[in-house]
Amino acid sequence: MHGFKVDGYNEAFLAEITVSTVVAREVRMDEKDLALIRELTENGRASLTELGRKLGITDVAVKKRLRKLERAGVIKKYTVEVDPSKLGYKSVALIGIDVEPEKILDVASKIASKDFAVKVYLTTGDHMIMVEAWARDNKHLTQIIGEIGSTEGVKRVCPAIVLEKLK
Amino acid sequence: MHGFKVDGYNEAFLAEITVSTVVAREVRMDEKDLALIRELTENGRASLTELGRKLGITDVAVKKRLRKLERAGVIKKYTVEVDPSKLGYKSVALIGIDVEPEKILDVASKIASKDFAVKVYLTTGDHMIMVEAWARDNKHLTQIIGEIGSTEGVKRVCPAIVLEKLK
DNA sequence: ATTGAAACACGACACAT
DNA sequence: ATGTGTCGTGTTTCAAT
Repeated sequence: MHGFKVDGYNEAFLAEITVSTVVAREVRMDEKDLALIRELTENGRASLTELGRKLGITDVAVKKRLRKLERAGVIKKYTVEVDPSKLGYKSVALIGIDVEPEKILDVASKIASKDFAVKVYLTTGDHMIMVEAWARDNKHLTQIIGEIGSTEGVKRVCPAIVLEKLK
Repeated sequence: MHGFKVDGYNEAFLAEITVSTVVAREVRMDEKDLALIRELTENGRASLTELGRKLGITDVAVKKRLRKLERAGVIKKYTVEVDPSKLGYKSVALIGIDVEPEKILDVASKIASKDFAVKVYLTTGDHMIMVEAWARDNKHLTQIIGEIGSTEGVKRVCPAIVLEKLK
């Protein structure tokens, strides 16, 4: 026995969700593919030659594997991780949004089209939409919250300001 | 007047948060730096030459700018964005965690060290810790939730299963 | 801007499933 | 047959002068 509560779910519900999950075409992945992704996660600009050295295969073989992973959709894109505060976004927030159920997609896509929205998730749980928003400062964040709140179909806006990112 | 509620904050509180924010050393950034970051966000493996073409500067100039941005900490790392479901993680969740206030850092760093934790945020708001967790399936997710819940100092675990990622 | 070295692209071929 | 590998050759890109 432990002294914590779990909010909202039981195993039967979780099992049910599985059924509605779209089954993706399986991709054959071996150890080297996983190692490749691990390396690229740490240094997405590593050269094919360098990657090959680490895996014990040639640069050409690496290139072929990458193409395979890209075409299979395992690798969605190569990108760069930046520090929002150094870019002038001093106020980052995770914002939960409660909406009228029939308007979820409307609201979500409208919000996803905004500049402040860095990531948008549709979820089960308390809030149906979760947004990571980058604001210049808290005044700007307040304005963003107002903008979200005044969107047709939105019932409640629950902002959580990010104090620190550990991982 | 709008028919939505905002959870937990008012402007005075937001203003107060600003004070405790660590002031980062400012970095001088011009339009080209921002464009560079925009390009790299879309294709983190673009060659210096290609980046230079788009900005109307030479590859060497691009390299210098990148080095500056890396050393200033604006660019934290180059990485790759993958599709968790194609990697065998069929169940992704955003998990809010309520903890006893004095144990936030303990709990957060313990959770950040786990394999399932892809991202960990410390936040204000309902939950003091927010985790993005990748689980193989819902059974695995249930196990992860249990693992979090039985961590010393955790009072409540609020999982939200990600149904879709829009952005 | 030049230049030598490194990295990359592409074709041809080999081997395994 | 399709996927994965190496090798050779020519081209591009990189970094340091």
